[in-house]
Amino acid sequence: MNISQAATESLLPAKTIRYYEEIDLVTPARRDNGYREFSSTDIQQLKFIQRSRRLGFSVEECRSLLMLYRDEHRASSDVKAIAREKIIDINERIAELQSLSSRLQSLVEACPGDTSAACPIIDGLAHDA
Amino acid sequence: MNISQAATESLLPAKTIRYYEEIDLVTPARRDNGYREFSSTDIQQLKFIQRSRRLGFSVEECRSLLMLYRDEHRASSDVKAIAREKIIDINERIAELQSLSSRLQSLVEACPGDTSAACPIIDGLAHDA
DNA sequence: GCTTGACCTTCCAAGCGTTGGAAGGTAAAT
DNA sequence: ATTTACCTTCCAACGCTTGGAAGGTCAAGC
Repeated sequence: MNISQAATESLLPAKTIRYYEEIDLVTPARRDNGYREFSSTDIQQLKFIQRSRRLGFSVEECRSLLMLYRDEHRASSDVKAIAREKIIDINERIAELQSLSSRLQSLVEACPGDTSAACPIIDGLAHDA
Repeated sequence: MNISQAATESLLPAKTIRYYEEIDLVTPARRDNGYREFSSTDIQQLKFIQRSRRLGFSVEECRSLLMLYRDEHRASSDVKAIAREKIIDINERIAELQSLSSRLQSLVEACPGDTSAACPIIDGLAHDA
């Protein structure tokens, strides 16, 4: 299977697949003409990566997950540990963003939003929020 | 004032200040010896940028805010519009992350987390989450 | 005056994860 | 034989720093 087909099936852009090969996440075979030849195993793994990325894992985390995916003797506790760390990361990020959102919201509510130059948002940014 | 002092006062790393100069966010004067000379206005603007960044605005958004900051004839409605857009961005991002977090949470809860290879997290990533 | 150390300068490169484009080879159909 | 649709590699940009190297400058102590 050529790269464009692999892209279609894995829901990843061809460019991204080439990049994943460059960083040794996947290693499709090559034909005599230099074209990449994707096996069904390659496709499975690309799909695995695509879904992991979509779930918020970094590419390096995907590499770890992929190694566990390939490892028939893995311990599910190892997978669980990675997922739990990621949940913590994500929840921290959510808390940060919620704080930002509410601070901005306060500023916006205080701003007249008219043609005058007086602006609590600018003031808030200028002198210690 | 030299760059390290400016860094201390603005809470920005010197490296970052040099970068902000490179992209024309700030334009400190130069001394005869080539050293940057930061005026109190420069410092004010650096602080402004630092706070805006910390509130989640991109560098380009900071550029817009800075232009409004400098503009005595600004309309507060322009500032408010930028802030409102940013709130929408942030809230969208929060919603995405919350969805990720809860999906991961479900997978983690289903995972035994023991020494066996059977793992619903891996399975979830392998066959359509 | 000379050394030391703390500062300053520029330039180059990495990090993340793509994405774009250019230049060129190959395959399949007309 | 030509078009067209694919494939290849390589180089560079995006946003935002951050690191380091190589080198100039300044102020203090001896």
